[in-house]
Amino acid sequence: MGLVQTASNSSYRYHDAHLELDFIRKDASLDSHRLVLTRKEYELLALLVENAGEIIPRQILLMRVWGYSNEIRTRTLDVHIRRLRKKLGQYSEQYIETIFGIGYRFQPFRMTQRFPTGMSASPMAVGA
Amino acid sequence: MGLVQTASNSSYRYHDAHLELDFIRKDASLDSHRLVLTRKEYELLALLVENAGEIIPRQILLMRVWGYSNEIRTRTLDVHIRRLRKKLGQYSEQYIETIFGIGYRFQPFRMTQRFPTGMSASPMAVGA
DNA sequence: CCCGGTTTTTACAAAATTTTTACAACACGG
DNA sequence: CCGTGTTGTAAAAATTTTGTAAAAACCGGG
Repeated sequence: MGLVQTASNSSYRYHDAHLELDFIRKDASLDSHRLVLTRKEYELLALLVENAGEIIPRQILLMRVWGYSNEIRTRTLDVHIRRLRKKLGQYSEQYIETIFGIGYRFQPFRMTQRFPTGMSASPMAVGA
Repeated sequence: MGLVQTASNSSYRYHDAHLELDFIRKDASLDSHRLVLTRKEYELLALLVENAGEIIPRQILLMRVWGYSNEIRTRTLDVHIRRLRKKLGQYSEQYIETIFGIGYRFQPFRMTQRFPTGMSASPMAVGA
């Protein structure tokens, strides 16, 4: 339940209606079409997916994927998020949420759109 | 199923539409034309073929074929891959994939080209 | 020894990936 | 609204990894 598990209780793969990850083979597919991800892209996605539903602070992401200790100012995380989103195509908005001022959160796919009009609510939700 | 089996469950030979290996006789042929491979070339190809479909990290290849422990920097693996590819001729691209930042993967021949245009995506896909 | 074939190293070129930069757009408290 | 800080984005720069040719080193038989 803690934030960013230390790799134990996790199953070796994730899947929902569209996305599938195999944490052993270290690959992913979207609508059963293989996603070509670079190493960093995969690691970032995997970390988010392993903690689906939980907000992961930038600090933690930078620490776990890049080994950066705090106090490093970089935009590389944002750039990687962007590239991931691009590869997630039409689902990117649903999958990767930005939590302003904190970090990012992966959200499993949900069939039920809250508002069918497409004009979804702002992708944030949070508090420090 | 594990990566780089310890030589047990494997059958004594491999073959697909074009390539054939006999792990006992230790020879190979391409379109029923004998491939003349040096020892290292054969061992490298055999290791890849025995684990067809699986990514084999450079480290493992260097360990198993050369007996190199980690932390050895050498380009000899690349050179051998190149020579193997040359000998695999027109099929080399299909057979031996480069997994950027990780290693190589042998892929059994497939009749069905995913994209007839040839302009395939970059040959990578991966993780740590 | 010397030779022919094999293997490894060297030295760059090319390709792929990652990071930085620079600025636009957005969020939010006051 | 305004100001400040955060995130989005494209494009350039830097870094890392792989491809390749050619030279050097190695090795076993004659």
